Amino acid sequence: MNVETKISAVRAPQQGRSRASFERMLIAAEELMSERGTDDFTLNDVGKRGKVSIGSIYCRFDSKDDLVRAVQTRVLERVNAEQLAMVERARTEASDLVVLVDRLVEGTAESLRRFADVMRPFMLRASTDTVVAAQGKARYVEIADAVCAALLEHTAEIAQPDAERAVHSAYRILYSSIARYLGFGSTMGSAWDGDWQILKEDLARMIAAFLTMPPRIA
Amino acid sequence: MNVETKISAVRAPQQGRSRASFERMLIAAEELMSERGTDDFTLNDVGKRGKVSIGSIYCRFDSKDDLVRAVQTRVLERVNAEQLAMVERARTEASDLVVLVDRLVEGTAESLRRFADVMRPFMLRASTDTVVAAQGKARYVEIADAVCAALLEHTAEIAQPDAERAVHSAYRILYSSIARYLGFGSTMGSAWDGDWQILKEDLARMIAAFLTMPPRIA
Amino acid sequence: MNVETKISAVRAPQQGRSRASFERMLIAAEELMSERGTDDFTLNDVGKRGKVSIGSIYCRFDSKDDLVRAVQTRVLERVNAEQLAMVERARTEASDLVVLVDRLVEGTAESLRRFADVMRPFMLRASTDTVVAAQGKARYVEIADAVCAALLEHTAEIAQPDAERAVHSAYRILYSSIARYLGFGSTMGSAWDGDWQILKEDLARMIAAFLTMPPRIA
Amino acid sequence: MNVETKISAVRAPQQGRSRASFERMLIAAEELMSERGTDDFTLNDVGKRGKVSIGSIYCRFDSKDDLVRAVQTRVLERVNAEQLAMVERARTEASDLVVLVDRLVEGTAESLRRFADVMRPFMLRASTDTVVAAQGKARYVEIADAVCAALLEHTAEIAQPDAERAVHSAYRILYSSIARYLGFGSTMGSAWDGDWQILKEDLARMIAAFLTMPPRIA
DNA sequence: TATGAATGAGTATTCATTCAT
DNA sequence: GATGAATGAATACTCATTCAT
Repeated sequence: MNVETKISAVRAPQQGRSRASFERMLIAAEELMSERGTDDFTLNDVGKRGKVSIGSIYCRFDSKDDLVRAVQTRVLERVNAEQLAMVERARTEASDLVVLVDRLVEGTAESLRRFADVMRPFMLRASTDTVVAAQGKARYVEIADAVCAALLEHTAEIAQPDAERAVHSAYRILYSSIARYLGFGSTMGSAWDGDWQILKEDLARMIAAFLTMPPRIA
Repeated sequence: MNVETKISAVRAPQQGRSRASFERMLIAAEELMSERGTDDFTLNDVGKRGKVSIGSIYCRFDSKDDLVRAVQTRVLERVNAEQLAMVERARTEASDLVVLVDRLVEGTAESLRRFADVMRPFMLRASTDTVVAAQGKARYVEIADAVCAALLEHTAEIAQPDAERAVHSAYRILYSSIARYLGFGSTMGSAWDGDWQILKEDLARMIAAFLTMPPRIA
Repeated sequence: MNVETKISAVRAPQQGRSRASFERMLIAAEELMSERGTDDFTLNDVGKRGKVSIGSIYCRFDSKDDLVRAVQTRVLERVNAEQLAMVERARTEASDLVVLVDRLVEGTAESLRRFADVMRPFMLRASTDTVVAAQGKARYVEIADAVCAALLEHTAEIAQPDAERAVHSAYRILYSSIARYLGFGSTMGSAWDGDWQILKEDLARMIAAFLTMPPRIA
Repeated sequence: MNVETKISAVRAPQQGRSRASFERMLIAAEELMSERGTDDFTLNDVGKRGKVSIGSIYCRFDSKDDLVRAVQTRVLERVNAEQLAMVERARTEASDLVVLVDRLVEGTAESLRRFADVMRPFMLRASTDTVVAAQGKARYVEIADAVCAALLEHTAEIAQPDAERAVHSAYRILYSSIARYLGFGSTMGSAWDGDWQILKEDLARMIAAFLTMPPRIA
């Protein structure tokens, strides 16, 4: 696995026929990666499934790594659109901090769950591919910022002295726990111990407790 | 990557010379995996670094997979020994729940951090190798149980209605957050956002808050 | 040596350049097998001799076994074409049974002798590779049937009560004796005892005697 | 497969314990070769099955080839003893040439059949191992001579002008046909076309006809 | 631009043989 | 002698990438 830092050089065509085969490449690659991870598929597989020639793929992408990163871009686009919409809905509809926390935990959890299969390969790859890691992080930050902004609209209800830091920690912990459950980092196979429902409930409780309970006087 | 369920059949010699070369294999393999992951090294690399012939390796292990799993076993042995000792120290020395939480968070975080490089490859591999995943989970459960038992010695201080569930959720979230920071599941490369110190502090606060604050009346 | 039953999946190209390199592979493989048998050559050898890359070979054949079987198919094609032509000539030109037997023995013997080097490897391999064995047998039966049909045109001259059975036995014995002399089954190396000319003569005499002499009354 | 001409250098021990383990090596090797042929077994297999160390094997034999040839010697010893006894019985008990032919065909066929599994590996190997081929041939000649001598006791009944040549041709053809049926040269897998009983009958008839029918006047 | 045949470096694994104990 | 651990050359097969058509 090459860990090139070189930014991907995708050449997306605008015209109909080319556009269509370009699309098929990306879809085929995405499917294959969801099924087998970023390593266990070949460009021949992509060609076969997408009804595209190897040559065509190399017309559009400089390398297999490039293709992987392009697929990641598309996937994260979808994920972020959905998550930002979810945050927006929660923000406008939640009356108080605790309810907002509930909705954000639920929304984040279910959204990530829906995308788990397509995101997992990139999450795993991130540990060896810095380009994938960087893009993942940039997109993570977008959502983190949106979530934190929503929570900070209720700063008055936050008991922690540094509200900004507190909400960022909260989101980080929320994301980590969900991601691990879904097997992104996998650790113990995707079917972790414990129960999805319990995880969501306790995450919500924990975050709510953390934000609303004043820290002990040292 | 083979996802065999067959348990590894390691043939460990007891005598001096053999034992020594056996040791060198495992050390070389462990180093290589820490540096490059479980896939990007060859048995020839192991042979070269460990001053052993490939044939010797195949005398001891049925396959490369077998070697990987054997190294995992050794690593987890060390990790668990240290973590269980840490838990025991925290348990006996901490006077109240909050202090105990502090020490467990700190201890867990620092211990995992120390072992991050050797554990990471197995964590990543777990998503495709069920044998590695199973062994990882079994070892995780051991520590989780020890930590939870320590916390449950302070059941009186726990405000959550179901103390057992609460401590398990707490440890799970603690582990997930630390692991993600250390890049086990990585997501965004090991150099995550945020700060190690802050993560530890806020995890401790959050868990303490969760355990000690009574849940809201619905 | 794999004894797969899967039928070989050869992908023969039709166009000029591809066709030529495909041809070179098969020729190189055939030569190597004639010289060293079906086991003692590597695909790298084939590549080197045929000026083809190993990759190219794997483009055309699924495995080394596949290549071996493909070469067998080609060889048997040539052998059968020649033998069937020979039988046809003998059939039309021979006036009576004894003359026909003479010509068939001579024709079969000389034809097999000409092809001995290319056929030998497959004959030997047949004992462990059922696919090779099956193809060999199918091609053997074709010629056996042609020879027997030719002989049965002289049923009136055959003294054996069951003429069909008799001619089949005759051909079987003829084939076995020639094949063994040529070292197909080898036994004692190709340079057997006895003399080629004598073998042919006595085979002809024996078959003629068998077919024309009435069985003793029990 | 090395085709060394060097004569095998077996060092057979005379003492009890050594003798026993020597015996076990040979038995294990013979069994393995009957089951898998002369190539598809390892010296480790021999060691394991015969409860002997690899080193011990190399104490007695210079190489794997050497072991194979030693086993061949033992096997042919048994085969020849049985066949010679069979020929002797047939010789003394048969009253006339035709009856003798019948008994020799039957006896040869059944004897070879009984030994088919142990002989087959050597027959196949003979085509690439000249030492095995030479030994095989020498032992073949012994029996051929005995059979021919028995037949020549009935020279008066033999109509062929050159009785010596005729009986040798007869035996050669007999042996070839039986051997091929039993899959020594295998050709088409051991289960050839046709039927064992028919083969034996027609071989007997053919040889009898050949020996007793005067050749046509040219 | 598109194709897909061709390339060939790279890798896990086997096994006859050696040799220190 | 006996043992069996160690050796390492050898080999089938994969797949990202190139390039002639």
